[in-house]
Amino acid sequence: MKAHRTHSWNLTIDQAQQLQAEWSTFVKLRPLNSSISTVAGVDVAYDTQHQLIVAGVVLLSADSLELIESHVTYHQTAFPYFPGLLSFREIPAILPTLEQLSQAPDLIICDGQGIAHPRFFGLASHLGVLMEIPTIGCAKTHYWGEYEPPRLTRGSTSPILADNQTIGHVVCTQNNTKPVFVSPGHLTQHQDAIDWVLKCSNHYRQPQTTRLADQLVRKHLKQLQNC
DNA sequence: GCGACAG
DNA sequence: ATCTTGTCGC
Repeated sequence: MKAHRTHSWNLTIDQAQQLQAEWSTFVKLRPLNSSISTVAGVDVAYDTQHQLIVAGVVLLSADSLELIESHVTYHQTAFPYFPGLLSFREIPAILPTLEQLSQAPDLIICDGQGIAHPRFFGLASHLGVLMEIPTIGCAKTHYWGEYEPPRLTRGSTSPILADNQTIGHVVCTQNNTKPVFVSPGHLTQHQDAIDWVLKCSNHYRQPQTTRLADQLVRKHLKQLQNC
């Protein structure tokens, strides 16, 4: 599988923000297809010593959430961390792992925001538009918009608002556990995002997709630091 | 000037 | 993100 759209990654802060404003017009929020058989998770880990980013992707069966295949790639760290521009730092490393998958995922859950972003173009939206694959953003902490905390009961949600619009939801995935921040990325809608994050977070706070992707890249990061 | 700021 | 040990609690 290959990317559907492309653009330069050699951009200044201003150019990157400009691109987000332009590309956010490509984002389509709409009901997810009913036939979802695979869900993918992507994540990265940083090796500051060698200026490397370890990127990983895991493909899971949507019904059993069992691992089907996974891939890891290394990439030179090129873009600095800058609030609002996380995707320009991580996606160049993530794309090569996705291209190694033998089949395109029906849905990708990302570790970061979807449209809950100052220019409605968080990492999940950016990746979705590039691949033209449905994506959901599920971040561990708040980034953009205002919200009231949801009840600490699994399944409870509270809308995240910005500019008089709902841009995402705070979702409690486990009783008495800090909630996660969920927003559609591309080709999905709010309820899909909430439903799939809850479905995948069957045992822990975070979706099984991001947990497995996180374990994968951390394992390779350690292996890298022992050499 | 002060606080906030995904990973 | 990453640096880091034990420890309180379900």
